[in-house]
Amino acid sequence: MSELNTRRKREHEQHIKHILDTAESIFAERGFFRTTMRQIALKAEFALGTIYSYFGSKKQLYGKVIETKVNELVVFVTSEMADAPSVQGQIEKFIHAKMTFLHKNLPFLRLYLAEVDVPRLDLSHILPQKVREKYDSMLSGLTGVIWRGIQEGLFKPMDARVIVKAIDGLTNALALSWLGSAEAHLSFEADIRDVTELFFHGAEIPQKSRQNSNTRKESNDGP
Amino acid sequence: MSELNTRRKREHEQHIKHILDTAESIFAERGFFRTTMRQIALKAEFALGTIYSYFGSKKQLYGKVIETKVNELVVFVTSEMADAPSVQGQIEKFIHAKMTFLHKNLPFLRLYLAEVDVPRLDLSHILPQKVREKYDSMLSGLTGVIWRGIQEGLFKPMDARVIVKAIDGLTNALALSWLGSAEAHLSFEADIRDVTELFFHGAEIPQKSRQNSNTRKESNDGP
Amino acid sequence: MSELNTRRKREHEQHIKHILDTAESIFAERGFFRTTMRQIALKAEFALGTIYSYFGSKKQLYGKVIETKVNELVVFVTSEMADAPSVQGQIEKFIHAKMTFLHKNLPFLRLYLAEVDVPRLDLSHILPQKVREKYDSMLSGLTGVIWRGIQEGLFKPMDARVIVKAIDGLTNALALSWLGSAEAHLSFEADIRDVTELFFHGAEIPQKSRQNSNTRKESNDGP
Amino acid sequence: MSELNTRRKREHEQHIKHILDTAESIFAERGFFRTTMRQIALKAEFALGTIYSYFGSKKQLYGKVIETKVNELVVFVTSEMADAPSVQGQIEKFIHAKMTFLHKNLPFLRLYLAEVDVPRLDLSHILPQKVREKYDSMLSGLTGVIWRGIQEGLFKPMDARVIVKAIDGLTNALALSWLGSAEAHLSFEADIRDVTELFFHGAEIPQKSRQNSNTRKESNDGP
DNA sequence: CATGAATGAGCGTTCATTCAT
DNA sequence: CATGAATGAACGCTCATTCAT
Repeated sequence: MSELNTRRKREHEQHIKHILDTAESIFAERGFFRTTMRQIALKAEFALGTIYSYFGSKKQLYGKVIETKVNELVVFVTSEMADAPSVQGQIEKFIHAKMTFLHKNLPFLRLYLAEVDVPRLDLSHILPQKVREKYDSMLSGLTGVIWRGIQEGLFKPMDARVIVKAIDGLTNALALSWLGSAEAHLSFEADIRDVTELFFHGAEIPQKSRQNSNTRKESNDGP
Repeated sequence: MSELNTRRKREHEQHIKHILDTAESIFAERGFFRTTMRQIALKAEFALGTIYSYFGSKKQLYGKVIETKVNELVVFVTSEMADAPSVQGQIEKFIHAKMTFLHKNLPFLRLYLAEVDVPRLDLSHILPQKVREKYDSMLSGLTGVIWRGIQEGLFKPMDARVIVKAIDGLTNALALSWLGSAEAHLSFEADIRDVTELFFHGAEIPQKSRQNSNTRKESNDGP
Repeated sequence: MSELNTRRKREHEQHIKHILDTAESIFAERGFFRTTMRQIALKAEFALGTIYSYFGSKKQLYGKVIETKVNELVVFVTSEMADAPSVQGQIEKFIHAKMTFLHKNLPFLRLYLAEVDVPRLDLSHILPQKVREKYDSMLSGLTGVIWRGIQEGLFKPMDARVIVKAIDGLTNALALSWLGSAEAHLSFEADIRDVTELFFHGAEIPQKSRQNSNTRKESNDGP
Repeated sequence: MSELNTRRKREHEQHIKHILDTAESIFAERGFFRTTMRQIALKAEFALGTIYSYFGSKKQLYGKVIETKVNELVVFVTSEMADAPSVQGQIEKFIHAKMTFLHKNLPFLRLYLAEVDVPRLDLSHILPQKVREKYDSMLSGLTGVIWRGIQEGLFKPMDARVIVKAIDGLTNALALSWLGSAEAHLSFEADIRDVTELFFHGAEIPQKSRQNSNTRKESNDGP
């Protein structure tokens, strides 16, 4: 009896996982609207009704796909950051963990960019509230770190929110490039280094006899 | 006769412009799939068939909406860059022009982020090839500028493509934040300055007796 | 122009009438649930979408079918009653008009019995509120007539509501029998006479030297 | 062993009874089509498959629900009628027994009205042939009584079938009113009396110096 | 027998597109 | 050209029924 129930339960969970993975790949490939439940059922090798018995509706299935992966992402990034001692170290970890996770989950990356990176578009696919909260709590943690860095005189006294957006924007932009070509994403270790360097020190090579003069209108190069 | 034809032509163009604007606002608000041709026809106060006689299909209309605005964007950004003499100046101009344009076209911003920023997702809406080309040619111009900057020893010897993505990512991320709240986008001048500063010099305050040591694991504070 | 619109309008109304008639016959034959919109579209020789463009949904179409006919019924019965001078005459007219209408609308009779006669069952098919009101207003008129009859000493001092139900019940029961066999409903004129006779004077032949002794336990006042 | 089998059998019958009662209440509340087998299984606290192993299909379960109750009704009404000596007494008993049974089985009343009162509609739910036969045999018995009454000069020489329909129609119409409001069915004893009175003697108060002139066009036989 | 996960035919509904006027 | 009624393919979803355990 107990054994039976155990097996049943295990199978149940395997089926859920299997359907989620299948759905993820199709949603990623075709988007929410062009994906049909029949396509998912077919590829998952379940009957249409079975998908519904597991997830209730297309929207809920979609939500569950995102939720599951976002949870993994948040857990992974948060735990990685926890190890680092210094403010800089934590940010490095954030960048590294987030980009690594996205790189290891390329199908998810598409959904991530459509749903998490550009969330307020809400063009249609309403993320469950708790998914947003989960993700935002991760970003809040990062904001706290940045803010501490500013207090300690490590970072420029900008709005911490802006800085967080900058980190997010940089990492997303590079991750996006991995989707483009077959080989692009092979350079991902280098990309992570570049993003880190750019975030901390910018693109410009510091000139001994110059200030950051050219970021201001009145900046003129000397004779 | 000629006068008549001229008037006809002018009316024709006005109609096209009017439908494009209407379509843009609805597409921006509801996304491609949740927008129906009937909604557009209704709001534009044209018959359904008329929309088709002008644009052929929903996809083509959508493409035309994007194409029109992307052309404006590219023209605007390119012409602004043309004025600047130095490499840094051109990049400043790029950032300023792109963000200004997006800020002045908030409804378009949604479509831009969904279609241009995350283009390879192609979740559904296949941008006309030439739109991509147009936009990419603009980025190529920027890449050229960056490359020159590297040659001149102004920029760090990174892959120019990566740097371009960084600029794009930073600007898009900040523009995105304008969609969030009603007042957020009032800070857009400050946001442009911050993005520029971050891109050129990073978030970290340079320490006199230190190099950019702390971005690397082996970095230890000097004596 | 005006001619075109006139023709269009006429066609539009003809189509509506045609679809309503078709739907009525199928709903009557198969019931609400076993009727599919495809069946209606097929028999009406319209595309599925056309039915929807006219009636919005299956429920609304069903409601419209009932509403249309109930309106006809109410108008017919009410106008017939108006002509009669006496209380008895009005009731005769009611019975005659209602049964005649149902007899002339045999397909509708099925829907009538399922939806109007047994309305509170509401097993599923919610009649539009106004249909009920219309029908109830007709019955209210009848109740008023009955009440007047009681005041004038013509009718026994029963609850007028009960008497109305009795009239309704008698007429419906006989009408129902018309659906059974092919010839049954040929006797409808005789049925109407019988119902009228039964309602006014009952089934029993008055016995000169007896009262209705056996219908009341306490009735024993012999000579 | 025998004891075991006895217990088994008893349990089996209890289960059947329990499922039938549960199904009756849900069918009555929601109708045949809007009731799902899962709802019944859930409320009966049996597995879905168990319901099927007992009843084969939804239609058969539905049929069994009706059949069971109709049998009870027929047995009850028939046995009550048997006691009465006179023709009038038997009819009084029929009316009283039928209405009492329906009043004591309000949930069933809904199904009765939908399936037995309006049976030929067959809108969907095909009653098992034998249920109809059972019910019709009861009505045949009543028809026989009426016929005898006519022979004996007690009843007007109408078609006995019509008179039976009248009794049925009157009783059903009043029973129906009990479903309407919460208190309506408290008057059921009075309703039974009224129905009986109406059936035997009609609604009109006999006028000494008048005949039922207005119910027959030709009736003019003065004194 | 009891179970309930799995099945898939079939439904109501939408909406891009066409074409007669 | 402009119109909008008509079209029908395709979708999301339900639920009676089956069958391996």
